[in-house]
Amino acid sequence: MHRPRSIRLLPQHEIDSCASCTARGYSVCNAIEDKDLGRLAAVAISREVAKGETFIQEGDTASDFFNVTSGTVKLYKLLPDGRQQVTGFASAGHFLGLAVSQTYAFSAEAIETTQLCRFSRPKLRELVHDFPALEQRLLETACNELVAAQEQMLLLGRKTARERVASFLVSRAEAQLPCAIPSDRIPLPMTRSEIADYLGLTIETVSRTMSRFKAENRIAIPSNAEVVLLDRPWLESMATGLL
Amino acid sequence: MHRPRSIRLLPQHEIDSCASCTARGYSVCNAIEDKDLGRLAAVAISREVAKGETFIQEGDTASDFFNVTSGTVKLYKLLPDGRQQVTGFASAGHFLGLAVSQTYAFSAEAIETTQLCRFSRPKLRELVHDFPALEQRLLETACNELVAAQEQMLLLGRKTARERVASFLVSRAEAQLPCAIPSDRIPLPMTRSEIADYLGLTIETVSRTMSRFKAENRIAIPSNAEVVLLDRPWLESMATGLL
DNA sequence: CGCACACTTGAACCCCCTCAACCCAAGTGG
DNA sequence: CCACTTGGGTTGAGGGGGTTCAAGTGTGCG
Repeated sequence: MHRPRSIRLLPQHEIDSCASCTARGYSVCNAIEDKDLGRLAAVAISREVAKGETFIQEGDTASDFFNVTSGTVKLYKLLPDGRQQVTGFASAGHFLGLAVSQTYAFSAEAIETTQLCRFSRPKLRELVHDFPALEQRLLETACNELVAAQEQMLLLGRKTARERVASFLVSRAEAQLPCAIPSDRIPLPMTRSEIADYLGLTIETVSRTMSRFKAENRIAIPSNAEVVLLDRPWLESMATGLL
Repeated sequence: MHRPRSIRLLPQHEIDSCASCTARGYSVCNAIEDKDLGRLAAVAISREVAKGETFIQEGDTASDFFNVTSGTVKLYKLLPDGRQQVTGFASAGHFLGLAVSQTYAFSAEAIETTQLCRFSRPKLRELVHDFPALEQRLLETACNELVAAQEQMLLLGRKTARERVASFLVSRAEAQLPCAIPSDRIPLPMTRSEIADYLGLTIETVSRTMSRFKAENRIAIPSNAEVVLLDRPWLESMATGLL
């Protein structure tokens, strides 16, 4: 006996996943108008990845692009002996996989339960072809990432440990703008080790530096996963190397 | 008395600057077909900048984009106290100024006599609008720069001084592919100080490390502006952290 | 020639890393 | 309920890679 087609249960992404996506407002997808969202939803495949799962492996053939819709992802590169450099953290709205090359140039791992939207390269290429505004948004995204990368190079090449940690805290505070009321209480979903690998330091130095900021009453640490900025102006001065 | 119009001397860029441009082959301009080169030449303004001249200043309003047609420029960021991080060196074919923001996020200085092509932002926007292939090339360029930036973050955050210098030498050797026969004799138009600011080291460390490579017979240094790679495989292993 | 500038080399120091112990909260299972 | 484990974080002591400071060596150019 057949179930009538009209009430067949479709996977959620085939119904309205893009129209109801909470990340659409600040992701590249906002380049596509409401009336065309069906086209987008048709090629986007939603997927949940668990904390700790690596869903992009440096060197693998780059078959897909991803858009983070919730959760947080760390992007990183490895040296053969295991040294790790985190190149960035991506949260809701971030687009991953920008690359011309046939293989991924970095790895990506969810650091908490994360929702992703997956696009196959050929499908996205079609989409870009049909919606030039999308290509423009991708270019914008790439430019912004480039600017952030240059800022991070300055940090890694020329800043002291204290300046690095201060820069990190301030940038985290700025990063959580789009969603809520800008607050000085900022969540840190990543571990100290991941912060260290992002800042080119060791766990111990990150820990010591944060402890010292706390002793100096610049920050409070209500839990390991949260920091409160008590003296934002001072932290900003420290971050820019003025102290 | 009027000079007849037919033999009026036009600035060179109004005649055939783009068609005769030696850098066109490997720059974003190759996205534009020969028949449309007139459009390109009409908005491109050629300009020579002297060694030491800064033609892009971080923080200034971003009015123009540039294409390097010959020579070399260094791209860098500064901290208020003068600490400098060189984010890259751009030679013939490189496109500069990719950014969405209203202001430049970095400075650019010619490190030798350099020829540039200047495009005003509105003019380039027109061009991009009329030639979608150009936007695609710009996106490609941005992606490639992003990959390079991530590689540099790995270097700055996690590599030792020896690994950094070896990485630099190897990447310099790879960078000079498009023009000539790939050689192990590579030119270094930049000073030790600029290399140091690129690698997140001091002049002294760069100098010592190169001297040691020389003493170990991995390289030769015929002049301050040239290096010969004597043991490329070893340098590549060192660069990737295998030694 | 002699000055300027870039580079090299040496010696002492220091910031951050390494190594190691310890703390603490959240399981887990008897 | 408590002993034990496990994973992340903190703190301390000591060491080392790279910096700082300083002097010396080319080398091009007026």
